Amino acid sequence: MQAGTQVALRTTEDRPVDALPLVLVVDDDPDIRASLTDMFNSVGMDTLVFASTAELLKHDMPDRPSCLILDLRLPGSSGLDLQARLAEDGVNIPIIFITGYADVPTSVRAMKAGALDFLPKPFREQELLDAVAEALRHDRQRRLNDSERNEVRVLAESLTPREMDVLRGVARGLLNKQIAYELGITEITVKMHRSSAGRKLKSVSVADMVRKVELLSGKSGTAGGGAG
Amino acid sequence: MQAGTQVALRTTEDRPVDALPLVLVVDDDPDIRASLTDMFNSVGMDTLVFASTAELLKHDMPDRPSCLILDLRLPGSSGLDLQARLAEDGVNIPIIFITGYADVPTSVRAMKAGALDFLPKPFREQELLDAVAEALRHDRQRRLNDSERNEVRVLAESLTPREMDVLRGVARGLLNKQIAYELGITEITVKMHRSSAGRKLKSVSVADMVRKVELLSGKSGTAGGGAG
DNA sequence: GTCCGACCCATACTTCAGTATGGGGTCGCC
DNA sequence: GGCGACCCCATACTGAAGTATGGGTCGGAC
Repeated sequence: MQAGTQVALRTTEDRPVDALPLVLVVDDDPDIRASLTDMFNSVGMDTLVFASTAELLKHDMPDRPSCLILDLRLPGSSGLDLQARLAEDGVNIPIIFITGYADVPTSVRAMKAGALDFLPKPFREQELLDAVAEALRHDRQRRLNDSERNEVRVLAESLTPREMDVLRGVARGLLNKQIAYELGITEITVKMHRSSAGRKLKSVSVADMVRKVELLSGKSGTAGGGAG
Repeated sequence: MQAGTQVALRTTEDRPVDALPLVLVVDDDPDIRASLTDMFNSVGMDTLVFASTAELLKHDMPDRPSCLILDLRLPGSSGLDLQARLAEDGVNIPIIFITGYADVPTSVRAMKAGALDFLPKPFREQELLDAVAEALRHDRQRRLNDSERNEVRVLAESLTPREMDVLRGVARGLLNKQIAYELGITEITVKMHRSSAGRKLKSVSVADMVRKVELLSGKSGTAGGGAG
């Protein structure tokens, strides 16, 4: 809780309390922007509207639970383009498409590219609200996972290369002796690196180290043979 | 490799070699069934066709890389019904919908329910072949993950309840001493269960145990705090 | 009743992990 | 040239893990 000096409702620049959800809207129709803003505000959600994809891209992605409502047809680059662009940039915000010109191949393409929902206009308010609720649920979960991984990543940045070498050995279930042999150093030195790495990662137990190393290295998680 | 006495090409009952992919087709149109069969056979894939969902459900799910091509409109229960039914039963075979009566909400619904693709008829052969190739790629990966988890599950079946208790403690990074306290037994007994469990799971290292226990218990994987 | 498996405990010993203390070297930077 | 980082090694010790050997209770299967 770092509640600062300002009330954080409907502000966009500083970093508000985490729980307040934000809905981003990109639509070229001013009426829709206005009505969606009203609708989401009326249910206690923060909103941020844009008339084009370029406008949204100028903005920083919000650091709180959020989702993106995206019109398919837009001046300049389309909604699908934006979806692709965001994916490239590693932005994982959940996307709900809305469009008046819907056809099956396009909707399928959007869904395959990871969209969470695809609503042809006109739709009932409740449909969109449901979709948004679902999207926010997703985003909250995603942010949880991300923050966990990021915490570890931050801790891991202070590791020296050698400490990382040793950690990988530990995660593979090797004995200090074996790690020492592989690295061409003595067991003592391995212990040194290992305990130092453990301190930096704030892990006391081997179980912890294993999990953290796995989070770092892409979490594939081969539970392969007995390492004996 | 339990290659039986029969050649396993286009047979359906016994369990053929793993690499040969199988395409299941459910469509009420005999012409389509025939042409799809020809098409897939011509590219070296095994095919199995059904005229209705009920027919397919009478069949055992194949134990090899496969995917399901599903007509949306079908006599009796629809393709979406079958999709839901399979999901309920825990059958994860990738599904590609094909249909002549496509509309956006239906396609979106199918995709949200996990379909891999959705092709309105008529489609080009190559489109379907591409989709199938992608689906088989998915299925191979899925089968790999599943088999890994299943191996562990099989090993874990021979564990006694107490051994499982101890293992959970180990995976949480607790000391034998702490596990003993939690279970109300002595450290010696914990060591006994632990080594016995390790033998049954064929894991020599703690790292291995952690991973295997995680595979067993739904793989959420909270790398939480230093465990005291 | 007997056997077996799951559970429990103990003593004794080996190996491994973890820490402390003290020493060495190279490199790059101010 | 000193300072700090990263790297390397040694001896000595504590505590945890792992193994072996021996023993015990209980309940269900044969």
